[in-house]
Amino acid sequence: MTSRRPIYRDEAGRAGGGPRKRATINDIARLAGVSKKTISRVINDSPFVKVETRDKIHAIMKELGYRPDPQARGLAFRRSFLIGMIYDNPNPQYVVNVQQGILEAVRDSGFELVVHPCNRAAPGFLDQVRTFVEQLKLFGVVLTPSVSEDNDLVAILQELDCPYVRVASVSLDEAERMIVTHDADGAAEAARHLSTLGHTRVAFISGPPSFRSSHERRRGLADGLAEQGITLQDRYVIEGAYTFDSGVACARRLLAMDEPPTAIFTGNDEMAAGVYTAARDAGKSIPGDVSVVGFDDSPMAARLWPPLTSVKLPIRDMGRFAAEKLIDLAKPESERRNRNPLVRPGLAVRESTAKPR
Amino acid sequence: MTSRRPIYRDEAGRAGGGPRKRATINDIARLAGVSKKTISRVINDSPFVKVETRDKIHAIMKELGYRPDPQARGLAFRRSFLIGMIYDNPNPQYVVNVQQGILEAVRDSGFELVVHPCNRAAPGFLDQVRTFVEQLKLFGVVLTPSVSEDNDLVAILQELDCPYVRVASVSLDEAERMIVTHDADGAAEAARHLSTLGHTRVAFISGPPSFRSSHERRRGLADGLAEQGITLQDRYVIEGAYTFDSGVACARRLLAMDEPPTAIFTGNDEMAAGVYTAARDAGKSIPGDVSVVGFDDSPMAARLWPPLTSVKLPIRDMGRFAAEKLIDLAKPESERRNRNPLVRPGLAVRESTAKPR
DNA sequence: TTCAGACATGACACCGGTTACCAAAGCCGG
DNA sequence: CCGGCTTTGGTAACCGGTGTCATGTCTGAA
Repeated sequence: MTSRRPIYRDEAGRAGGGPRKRATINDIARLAGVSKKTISRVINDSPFVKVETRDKIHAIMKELGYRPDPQARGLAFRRSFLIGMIYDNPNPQYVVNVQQGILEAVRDSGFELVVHPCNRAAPGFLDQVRTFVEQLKLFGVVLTPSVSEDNDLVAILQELDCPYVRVASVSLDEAERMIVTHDADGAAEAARHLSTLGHTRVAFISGPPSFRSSHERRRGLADGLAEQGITLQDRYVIEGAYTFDSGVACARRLLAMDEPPTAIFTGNDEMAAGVYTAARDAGKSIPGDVSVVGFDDSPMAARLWPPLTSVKLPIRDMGRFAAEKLIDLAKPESERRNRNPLVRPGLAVRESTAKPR
Repeated sequence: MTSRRPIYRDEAGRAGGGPRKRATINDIARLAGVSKKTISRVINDSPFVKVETRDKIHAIMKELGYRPDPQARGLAFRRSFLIGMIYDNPNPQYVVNVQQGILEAVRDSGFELVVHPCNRAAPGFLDQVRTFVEQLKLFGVVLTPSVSEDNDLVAILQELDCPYVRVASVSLDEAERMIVTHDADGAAEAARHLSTLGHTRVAFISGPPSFRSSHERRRGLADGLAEQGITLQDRYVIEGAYTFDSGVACARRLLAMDEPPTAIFTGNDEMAAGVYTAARDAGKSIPGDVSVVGFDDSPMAARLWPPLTSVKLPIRDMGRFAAEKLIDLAKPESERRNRNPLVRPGLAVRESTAKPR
């Protein structure tokens, strides 16, 4: 529980003992014949430094391979140069992709990424996150579903004065602080694809209701079908849990109906894989007897047989956008780029969908 | 390229501005009526503090919710409390699992995890890693394949005096600094499984030779077969690239042979999925015409049809062991636990393997 | 010519811990 | 009762940067 660690040495003798010494701000100051403060100004791009002075200092810094110590800087700033990623998403593909996106944005910016998985259901969850953010004096955090949907968590971040960007399926905050994935649009596209093929009896296996995305994906599907005059019938909507097993169970129920759906749209690919298994067990062929559409376009989608049609979210881009926004939030209001990048879901059409027969 | 960032404020006005002030070591010292130094001793578990003093200080610290600032501590220690994970593994499942393992070990220890993916083939790769480690003054790093096999990188870590633990398929360093995954043992188990079923014409689709694991897995397969008097024939060994497409291509060649193998062992599950596709295209059934064994036991393995028999590595445990070793390395030699945990691969037997016909 | 104001730079304290070094207190045997 | 060793606590300097505020210089306008 505590952060103490027995690395004790005291009057014993040095442990660790750094490697060869690196240049410090004092060395640079001495060599340049100016004060530390001026070096500090150069480091921070202050406009109040004569061009010649700045150039000279830059030259010296370059020659010595000087880089300011983030720890010392952070101590004085009361802020570290670390960006946190807080997540509780069980999908590793998702997690890694967001991480990659963040790291892309962060590259060569002097920031680094600290990852913090957590369990929203665990007791003390909020305290843990608070400690994490507070101890590290994080520069900012990126939140992904479903923690990004937790308003208590957001309240803590605000209280701690820690900038954050939320990645979520729908806007939950000022646009400044959101990367919206527009899950509903993706689901609507799936709906259009299915209705174009001629499906009218379309089913939906949702994720757990605690995920906002479950509702968004359902809404998108319903809206997309409604555009074509088709109604998403309640009897065809079943609640899954974003797991393979729940996909199997839900699909079994759907396929056993008197008037089974001709197409099943699932909240994610895992559950779609479950549908495959249930269909096989029931002796139904895909897409002959039933078309299937997943969500995520995970690598697995293309490995299944038949390859799975799936809604694709540009997750990596979202991670990048989120980190870019975060870095932007640190700038004075006037200098912000404040662009709101367009995140559009797409549909990877493969062989799990066909005309109903 | 530089780590400067234009967060300039200087004579302008505070940016950021920390939230409500937290207690510092000075506050604790004042309240306890002792000097900073004594508090510092308590923080670092120095034996030279009277028990009552220590207890009293602990009580005060607890009441105020005091936690020493890692940044300040790190500045004085010339070491941060951050552990780095350096990797270039393309398999997200693997990456996330190792991360989870590390985080498990690190929980409540006061350390945090900074992730650093990289590209071993990129120019300046070594310099980037050096900068990363040096700037963050990392407490230590965990290396996973294939960067863990890079001796130049290890040399840099030694030069920087940065503790490291290597996760690899075979021992490459002092045991102190290795978590060995024994890939060969896993492959041997697959070999035993296949030979027990009666296969004698067994093929191997390897990963790229730049991965040590490619060789280990092949060696294990050959050894395991040899135990049963079976020879792994060179004509049945093909070099893939750990990708789905390479799996398809290699399997095509194998299946088109005059005397095709009755079983195919692949270096990972991705390539096994490729074998499924090639088999389907060639009109061959699994496991009827050809048995398939993968490596990794990724979630996909159980979703394929038929479910894939695959070698399973306890990746998460390995991550945990690695981090535990790392933290152990920081202790004075005498106090090290120095256990060498047993990492044993297993075989998840599913329906992609059967007797040859 | 003088002076306000913009620009450029420096002195110094401080961020929150650590170490080096010293001093005082407690305990022992002689 | 004293000297010397072991504990325990204090002081000052330092880690490598920052903020605050003062100061010096240069301009252009009055």
